[in-house]
Amino acid sequence: MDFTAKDKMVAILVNMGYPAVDALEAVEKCGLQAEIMELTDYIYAAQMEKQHDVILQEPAYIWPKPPHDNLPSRSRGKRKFCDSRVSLPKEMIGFGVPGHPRYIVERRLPKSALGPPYFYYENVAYSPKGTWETMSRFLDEIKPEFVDSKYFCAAARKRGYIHNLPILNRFRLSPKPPCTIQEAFPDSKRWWPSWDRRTQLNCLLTVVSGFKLSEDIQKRLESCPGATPPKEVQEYVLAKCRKRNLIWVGKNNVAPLEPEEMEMILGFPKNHTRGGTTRLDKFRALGNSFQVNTVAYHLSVLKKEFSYGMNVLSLFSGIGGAEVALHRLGIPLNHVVSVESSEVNKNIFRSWWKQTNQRGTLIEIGDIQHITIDMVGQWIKAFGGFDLIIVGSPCNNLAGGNRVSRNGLDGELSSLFYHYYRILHIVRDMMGR
DNA sequence: TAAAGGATGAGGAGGAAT
DNA sequence: ATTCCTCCTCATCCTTTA
Repeated sequence: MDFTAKDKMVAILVNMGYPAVDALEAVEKCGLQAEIMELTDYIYAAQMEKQHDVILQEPAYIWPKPPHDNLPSRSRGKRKFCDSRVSLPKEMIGFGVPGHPRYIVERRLPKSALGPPYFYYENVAYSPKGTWETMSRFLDEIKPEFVDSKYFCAAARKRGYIHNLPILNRFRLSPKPPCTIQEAFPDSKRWWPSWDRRTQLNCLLTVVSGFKLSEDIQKRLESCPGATPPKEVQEYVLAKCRKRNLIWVGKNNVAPLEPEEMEMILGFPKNHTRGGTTRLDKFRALGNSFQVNTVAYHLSVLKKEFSYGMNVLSLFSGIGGAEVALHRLGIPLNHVVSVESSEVNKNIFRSWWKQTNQRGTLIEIGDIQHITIDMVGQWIKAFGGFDLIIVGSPCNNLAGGNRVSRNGLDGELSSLFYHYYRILHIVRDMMGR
C-alpha cells in the first residue's frame, strides 16, 4: 500500500473530526480507492457496533402505550362480528396474485398507519388463536393479507402479511419461477409414479428427513410384485412423501430436497447459503426465510417511488430475503440496517452483499433488544430517515411443527415481535410522525 | 466433539356427511 | 348445528454416528 496516500486519507478523516484509530481502520478495510462517503459510512458502522457494550447501562426504554384491547365481546347485543376478528381466507390470495382473477377488496388504512415509513411485517398464517388479532392490534388495526406462496413457486408457504403498502399495480419478478414440481425438477419426471399425483410441494421446513426413510420406502416398493404397488403401500409412501416433502430421484427412490433446490424454490440465487457451515445450518436458514418472489410482488409497488434507492431497516433479516427481493426488483439499497442474531445467517447475508457489489452501506446489529433510541436517532440523522421497515419476527412459538413450546406470541422467541413494535414507534416519532 | 438422524402430536382448517 | 374424517405445520430434543 502507498503509505503517503494512506496517511493523506487518514488525515482528511481526522480533520473531519473522526478518531484517528477509526479512520485508519476504515482506510485499511475499504482501500485507497474508496470515496470519502464510503469511509465515513464504514466508521459510522464500526462505531455502531462498538456501542453494544454501553447499551446495558442506559436507562430502560419506556415502551409506547399498547393499543386499547377491543377484542370482540360476545355479550354485545346483536353484533354479528367484530372488526378486529381475523379469519383465515379459504383461498390465500391476499389482495390478488398473478394469474388469478382480480380480487377486489376495500383497502382502508387508518391515518396512523400511513407512511413514511412503509412497513412490511410477515409471520406464519397458522398461529395459535388470537395471535393475528394481537399483532393486528399493535399494528394500527391493519388486517393481515394472507398469501400462499404456491401461487409464486412450486411449494406451499402460507403466510400473513401486515403492511401499509399500496396494492395497485403490483408486478411479479421475471423470469417466472417454476410453479409445479414437474417444472422445477424435470429430471424427476421419469421416476415419478403415476399414483403420486402431487404437483406442488408442502411448506419447506427447517429440517428434512435422513436417508433411512428413503431406504425404507425403496425396500417396501421393491418387495411388491407387479408394476404398481398395492393400495396400502401407495398410501403409506404417499403419506411419508407429503409429510417429509420427498421427491422422486430414481427408480423407487425418494429423497428430501437439497439446499440448492430449496434456494431455487424460495427464489434465492444459486448457492446463496454457501456461507452456511453445515448442511443443517442451510436447512435451518432456508426454512426460516421469505419466499422471495412473493415478497417482491408486494414490494414491487415501491419501484417507481424509489428508483433512486431506499433506506431499509431490516429486522430479523435472516439470510436477506427482503434485500434480495428489493435487489431483484432493481431498487438500489442505499443504507441498510440489518438486525440478525445468527452468525451463520449474518455470514450468508454479508457474502451476498459483497457478491452483488452493493454500493450502499450495511450496518449489522446482532440483537434487536439492544437497539436504543439514540442508535435509531443517529441512523435517521445520518440517512435522513428510513423508507421501509421490513420484518419477519420469530415464529418458533407460533409454528404448528413446534410440539414443545408452541405458546404463542408471548413465547420466548416470538415475543420479540414487541420489540418490532417498540422500534417502529421510535422510528415514527423521530421521523416526525 | 460436532454433525446428522430419529422420535416426539397437538391443534386447527376444511370437507362431507348427518 | 353437530360429528367424523383428512390434511398440514418458518420445530425441539435426545440419541447415534463419524
